[in-house]
Amino acid sequence: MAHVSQLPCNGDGTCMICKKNPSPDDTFTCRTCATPWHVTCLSSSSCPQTLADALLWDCPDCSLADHPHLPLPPSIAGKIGGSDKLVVAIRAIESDDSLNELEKARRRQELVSGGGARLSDDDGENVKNKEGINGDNDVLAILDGNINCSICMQLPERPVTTPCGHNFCLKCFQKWVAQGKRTCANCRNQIPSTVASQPRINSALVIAIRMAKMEKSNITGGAPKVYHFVHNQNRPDKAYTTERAKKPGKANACSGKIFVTVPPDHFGPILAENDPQRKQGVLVGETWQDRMECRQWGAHLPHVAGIAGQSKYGAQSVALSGGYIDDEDHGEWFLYTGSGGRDLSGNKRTNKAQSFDQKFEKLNEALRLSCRKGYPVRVVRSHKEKRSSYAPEAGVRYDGVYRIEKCWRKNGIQGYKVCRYLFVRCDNDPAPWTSDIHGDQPRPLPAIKELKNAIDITERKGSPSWDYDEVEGCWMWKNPPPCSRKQMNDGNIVSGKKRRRAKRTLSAREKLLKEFSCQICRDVMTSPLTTPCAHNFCKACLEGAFAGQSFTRQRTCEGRRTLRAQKNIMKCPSCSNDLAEFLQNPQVNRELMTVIESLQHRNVGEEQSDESSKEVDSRHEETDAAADDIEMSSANNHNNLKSGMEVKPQRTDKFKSASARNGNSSCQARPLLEPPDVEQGTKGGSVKPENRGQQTSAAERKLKQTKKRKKSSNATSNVGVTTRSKRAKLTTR
DNA sequence: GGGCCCGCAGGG
DNA sequence: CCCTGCGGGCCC
Repeated sequence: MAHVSQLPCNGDGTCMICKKNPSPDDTFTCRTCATPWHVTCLSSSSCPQTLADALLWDCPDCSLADHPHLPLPPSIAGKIGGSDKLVVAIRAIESDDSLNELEKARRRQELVSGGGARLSDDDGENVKNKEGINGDNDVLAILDGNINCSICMQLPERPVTTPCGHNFCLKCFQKWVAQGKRTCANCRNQIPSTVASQPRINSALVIAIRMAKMEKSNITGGAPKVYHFVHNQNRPDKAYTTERAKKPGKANACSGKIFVTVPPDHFGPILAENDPQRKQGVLVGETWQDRMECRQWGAHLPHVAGIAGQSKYGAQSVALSGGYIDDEDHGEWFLYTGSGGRDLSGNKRTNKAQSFDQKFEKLNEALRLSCRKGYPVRVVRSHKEKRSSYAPEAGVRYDGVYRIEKCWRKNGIQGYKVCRYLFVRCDNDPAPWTSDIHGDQPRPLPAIKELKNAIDITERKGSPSWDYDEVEGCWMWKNPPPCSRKQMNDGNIVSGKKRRRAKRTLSAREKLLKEFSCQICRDVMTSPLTTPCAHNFCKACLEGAFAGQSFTRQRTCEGRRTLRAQKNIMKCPSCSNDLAEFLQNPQVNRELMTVIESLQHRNVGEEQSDESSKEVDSRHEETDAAADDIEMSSANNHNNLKSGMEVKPQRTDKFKSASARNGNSSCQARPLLEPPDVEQGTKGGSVKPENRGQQTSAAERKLKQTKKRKKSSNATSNVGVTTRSKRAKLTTR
């Protein structure tokens, strides 16, 4: 496949081999791609021998088996080797007009994923089967000759494919277009303006190149994590709540079941252990039909908002959906715009026009906190982002974790101040657009011009929580991730109003785990040690962590705990306090041990009363009363564990404190046995006890709302601007 | 394709 | 309880 010696004339008519400008008489024009080829530079085998041949001549690029973008007839496809089949199959998918982009993505995924992957509907052979690959005819060799960038002639990096079927590196293509050229460098066909201005990465080609590289470097171990499509299994049992929603499908649908077991405020990648269905976690490149589906897999939970986060806790994920024109996407890094600054009156959810300044508050502050802490932020890109080459063709795609290296405010395009964030990728898996088979390495920050005129610049001080470990060769938590402030229920995320219910249904074992788990092994502590910095561990775990006095336990990128070399420093795995002195003679926290043992001996099957299963966070003080408290707790006493341990058992860091505050404020003072359906509207004593068991119907709530609206509209009658909330209420009339 | 409208989740 | 939100389908 020595195609390097077979080159056509370029867009200027210059032969790319001899660099001369041949006259038309000295060229053959391909009947398929219309590219002119210099006769004297064509190999003799490629030259048409007769005049008739010349009229029906196909250039080397378009010769049947070689052309990267023409689907081969099945008869021919079936005759070539295994790796060829991959290329052929991908071509066939790409050129199948009957498939939409999402369907193509699914087919490509099936193609490249192991275990039951199918070549096509009528060919069951798994193309990953290496036995089918002819050694001296491997994929890379084939790809090398076929899909090179038409400009630099190398394997394309971030490949872009023109409608005429020629490939370019994204950068080469952009340079070409920037020179004002609007014809294909290979065949001179017109490049549509949409492609010229908004080229998209050809993800099928990315897969092919990456697989070829893996084949070549003999990397084994199953299918590469290149592109995953979520099968639509386990659709929510009860997805829709309104008649209007049932008709069209998704508008106004309530979101469906969450399939992963991470809490909603989980930071970082979603791991296999939190994916009970597929046991693989959320893979980079995974694509969903829309935000609702993306939500179901936990990558980005809000189904409208672009930022998931809490101002005092941090931001977990963002969506790039083209909602803000200031956004600037460079793939491995991008500039993100904060939320707000828009008038949402009139019952709007979004508004393209900005009408006031953004500030670092709410979700914008959450992002800033993630910046300061160096938390990993999951990033999803949506096809709705039209200006980015890195956006998926269809649906919503998970692109891995990024860190926010800096944030600032600047004057936005629309004339008002916007919050800005520099995101830089730091994932252990390669990005969906790169043919690289490895994840990110730490990279220097890009120079950002707009920083010159920026205000309120925040840069991270101190070490980031998520960072690259040279020893492990991967990104990992260097500081423990913040403890979740939210609850899970049966593996599903429990949100907002359902939270209180979940608290009541925690099993005794779960409570034990929640309150008395070792921060190393995550199981209920045995022989608990409480460090001077008030963190709790199993004695064995902590001592094991410093075996040889030169290691500390850290999380690996997969979330498992492992040992990390630490030059004779013995730091608390939770807060990095020096534990050298403490570890010389560590004493088991006997009080804590008594409590744990007592709780373990309780009948775990016994149905907990609401009060006894109330969050135990509120306990604070002494140890002596612990045993009594357990009894009291069993007797449904409200003050269970209230005067608990001398040292708060584990998770006593600020996140837990926040959690305690949260829990207390939202839950502690609520009446017992309040039916879950009677939510906010029945605050205090407004609902008589005998009515508590009944559901507040939607109609009733609306009536209430209407009454309230009447009140407020009386107070603010004839106000010109109808606010969204007012409008919303008006519509309930 | 753009405007309109809405349920819903979640922050505070 | 109120406000916010880079959705998504329908109608025109």
